[in-house]
Amino acid sequence: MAKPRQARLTAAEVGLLQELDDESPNLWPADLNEVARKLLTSAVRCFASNGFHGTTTRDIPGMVGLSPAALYVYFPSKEQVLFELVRTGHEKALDYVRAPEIQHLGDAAERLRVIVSRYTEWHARHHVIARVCQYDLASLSVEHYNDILELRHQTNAVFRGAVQQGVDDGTFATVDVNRVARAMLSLGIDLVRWYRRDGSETPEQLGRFNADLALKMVR
Amino acid sequence: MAKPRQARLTAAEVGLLQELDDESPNLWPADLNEVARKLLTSAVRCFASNGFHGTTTRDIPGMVGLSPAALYVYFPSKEQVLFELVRTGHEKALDYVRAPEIQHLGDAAERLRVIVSRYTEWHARHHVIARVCQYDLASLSVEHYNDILELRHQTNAVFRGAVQQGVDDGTFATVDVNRVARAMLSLGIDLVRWYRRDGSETPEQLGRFNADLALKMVR
DNA sequence: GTCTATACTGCGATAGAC
DNA sequence: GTCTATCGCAGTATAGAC
Repeated sequence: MAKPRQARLTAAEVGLLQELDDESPNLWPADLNEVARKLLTSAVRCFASNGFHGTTTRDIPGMVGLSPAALYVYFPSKEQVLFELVRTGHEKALDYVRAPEIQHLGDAAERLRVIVSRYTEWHARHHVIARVCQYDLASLSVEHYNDILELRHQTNAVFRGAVQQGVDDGTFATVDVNRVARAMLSLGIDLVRWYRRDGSETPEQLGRFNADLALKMVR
Repeated sequence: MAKPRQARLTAAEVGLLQELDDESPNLWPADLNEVARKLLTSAVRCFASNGFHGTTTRDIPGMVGLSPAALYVYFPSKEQVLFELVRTGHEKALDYVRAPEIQHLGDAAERLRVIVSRYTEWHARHHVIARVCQYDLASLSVEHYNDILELRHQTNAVFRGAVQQGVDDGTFATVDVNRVARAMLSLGIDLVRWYRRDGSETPEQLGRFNADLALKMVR
């Protein structure tokens, strides 16, 4: 006999329910109804704690005091909820590392520093939704998964471009651009596995630390 | 209407079914029955492709031509199958980074290099089981999860010890030992997210690359 | 737009024949 | 030790009242 609903609050993820930052509700598209945005925020908590398959369509509306049927007023399926979440997360992170003020930075080292620190900060500050973005991709439909892949390619291109610029203008050593960019992305992404808000590190501190490491990688 | 059983072969993970290396069947404890070991190998594929909650107790025996009931001859529950997998993966990886021949390396840089490259190689070579070890921890029972945490702490200690040694004897700069060790672990762990055997990189090449990065981090 | 009730399906696990 | 059959329940999604 298995434990009943053991996954509802696992040892690994119990803390994540308290982890959602206050900004997260403001991430969602402005054209969405307020209740729809509350449901998305609830879904982030559920998916981050128990995964897509470990979350039921009762859990998501239940956490905001609504009945199971309420979910289907705003979303056609559980998968569509996941897609909305994952798409928003990827778009916001991408926007944050290719903001206009970064494009104009001529100094390669400074540009790389800003990109790496911003990417790291975003993943720390929004680590609950970022966790869903990294861990639950496999539950998307084929079409939705391909949409997300495209956003990820664009993010990768930002990193590769920043490294390439420094190699080209002689600021950096002649490193393996793809592999080095991949390592920098790994430092940001893997943070969603272990980061907690009650730890001793702020997103800004982590951003500076990872940016320092990134610059050491290209020297 | 949702797609029926969409998760059985997702866009993201479809390739993982072909990815299991030939060595993996030899990872399992020798005291296990041959059929039990086949079931574990099947479970690795299933969990890596669809996650623990996305895998049914019919999938696991089904992939080796057995009936649903056969699973319960060898394991008391699906969760116990996961635990057996995850425990074995963590133990083997830990053994590989604290092999006796590494303990005797007096040169801090050489010792760090071997630890980082071995950790990276292990995760590349066994990236399918390593993926389950990293992504499905939250589906373990509380007791089993704590057992795994202990193994992870020991692995972390190996990395921290190697960095600390070099800081103490002056080989390395006076870096933040915990954070730097964590970054090195991230480079190995995040590899399970993207590594595929048909890529252009061998586990050994990746091991050397990550070891080079690790040494740059402590200069 | 929200609810209660429920249709329908799939799941984890077990019984009992061979 | 393997099978077929099935129990009991949980899961996604919908119907229809209010």
